Amino acid sequence: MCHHQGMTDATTPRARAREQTMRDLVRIGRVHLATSGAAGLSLRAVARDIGVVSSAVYRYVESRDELLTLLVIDGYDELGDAVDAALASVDATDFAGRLVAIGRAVRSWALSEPATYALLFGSPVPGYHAPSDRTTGPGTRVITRLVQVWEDAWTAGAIGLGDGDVSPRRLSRDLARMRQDQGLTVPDEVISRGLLMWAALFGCVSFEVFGQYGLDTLTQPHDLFEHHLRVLVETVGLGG
Amino acid sequence: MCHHQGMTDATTPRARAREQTMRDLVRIGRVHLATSGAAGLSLRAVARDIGVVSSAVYRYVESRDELLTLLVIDGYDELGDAVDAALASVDATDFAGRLVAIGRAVRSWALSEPATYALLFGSPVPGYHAPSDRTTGPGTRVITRLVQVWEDAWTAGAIGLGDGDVSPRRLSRDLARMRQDQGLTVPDEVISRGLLMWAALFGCVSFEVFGQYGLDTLTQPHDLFEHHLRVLVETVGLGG
DNA sequence: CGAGAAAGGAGAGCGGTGCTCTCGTTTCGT
DNA sequence: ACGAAACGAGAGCACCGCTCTCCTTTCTCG
Repeated sequence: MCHHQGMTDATTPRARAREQTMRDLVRIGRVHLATSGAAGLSLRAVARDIGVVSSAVYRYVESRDELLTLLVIDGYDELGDAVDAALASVDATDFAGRLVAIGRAVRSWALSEPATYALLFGSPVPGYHAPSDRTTGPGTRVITRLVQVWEDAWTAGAIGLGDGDVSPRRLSRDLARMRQDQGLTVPDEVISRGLLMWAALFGCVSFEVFGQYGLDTLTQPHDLFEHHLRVLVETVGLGG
Repeated sequence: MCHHQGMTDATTPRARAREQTMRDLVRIGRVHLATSGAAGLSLRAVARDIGVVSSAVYRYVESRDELLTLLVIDGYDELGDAVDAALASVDATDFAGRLVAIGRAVRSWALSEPATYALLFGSPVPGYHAPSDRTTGPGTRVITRLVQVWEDAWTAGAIGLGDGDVSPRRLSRDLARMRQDQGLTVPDEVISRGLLMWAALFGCVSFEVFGQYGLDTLTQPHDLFEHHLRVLVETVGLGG
């Protein structure tokens, strides 16, 4: 349920109680998030559920926004864990298979936790700004995995795309900086198409989770997603 | 600003005042939507801005949710108008150009109206269900235009994709039903890849509007979007 | 034209929210 | 053992959506 909470061993009973309360906060917070959404997440209601008066939770959490931050971090970590778990059972040289595994993991986690997915990838909560020093780490786990597959596939010579630059030069400069920051060797076209696959993957998942497809028109969204995954894997130059 | 309000000619002063108040509601509502987001949209604050006490707005709008519905319809129509305006200046036989025009129109409208875009394509507002009889019409204008391009391009023989069915058969059945409902002749692969392009387009736009790309990593998001558009046009079999 | 009906606005009020402050009580560190 | 820190409870503030009542304005129709 809760992930990477940074369990410090409980020296004193009070410290142990505090950690338990923090865990309860995130746990009940997720329940309310699923019920009422990020906007309707009520600190008072969460307090009631953990059997404490509303003002008491401010001993643990600075504000409602910080509770949101805890839920964001917890969600990113759970998604990252799901992706890593799916990757564990795929042959490292099966690059297309690794991409497909990532895509399936993202989709199935999103469908099982739509409220948390909406918190992470839906409309930004108005007035709330996630503290990047705490969220970018867990928030970049998925794209990190995707990038690693492209890099591995490229160095293995498995990507059927040219190694030329991309136009215009402005874009090529942006991509070059990303390549340098991440220590990559993949060419422009792979980075660019990789970013497209990334955005498209979450576009497909968002459409499904947020109900943008007409609900009646699609009886088997899973099949459509699998087809889309195959096409997306092709677009990064990995024949599915 | 406001679109397709169903202007009935004002017979009586009272009726005219009512229409003016309705327009003000949507207008001020959009301002507050941009400021506070869909969740923070306060009926009381809107009432204050139009110079009326909070209970008075219930003479015009059944609930806060109905005000949201008005904003949803207004937003869909504005987006649809933007797309149609962009299409007006494109040669009808330039199928790739029509797709690119639609994509650019969606992106630039979304960037200019991020709050309304978030209302339409972001996380669903918890507890709010758009009345489909009023929103599906304006809500399907973009996909309708996209579908029309694919159909036109297919009948003109401009799409370089096979006309075979898609696997598995469950998916093929879903696609066949869509083809029949919409009166289309395009084959499975075109419908499927078309839906992918649709979802991917909004995935790219959402990533940009919602700030999922690292803000510092991309200095020229426009260039990346143009590249993505070219690739997406290719994936539906229309050489860019 | 004038009376009854309909519509609109103002205000009080209900229960809910996030958040702050104060006041005892409990627990910890020394 | 004692001062300090942590904690829970409660009252209170300003805001929210929404309802109800009361009164004025406007329309409709005989």
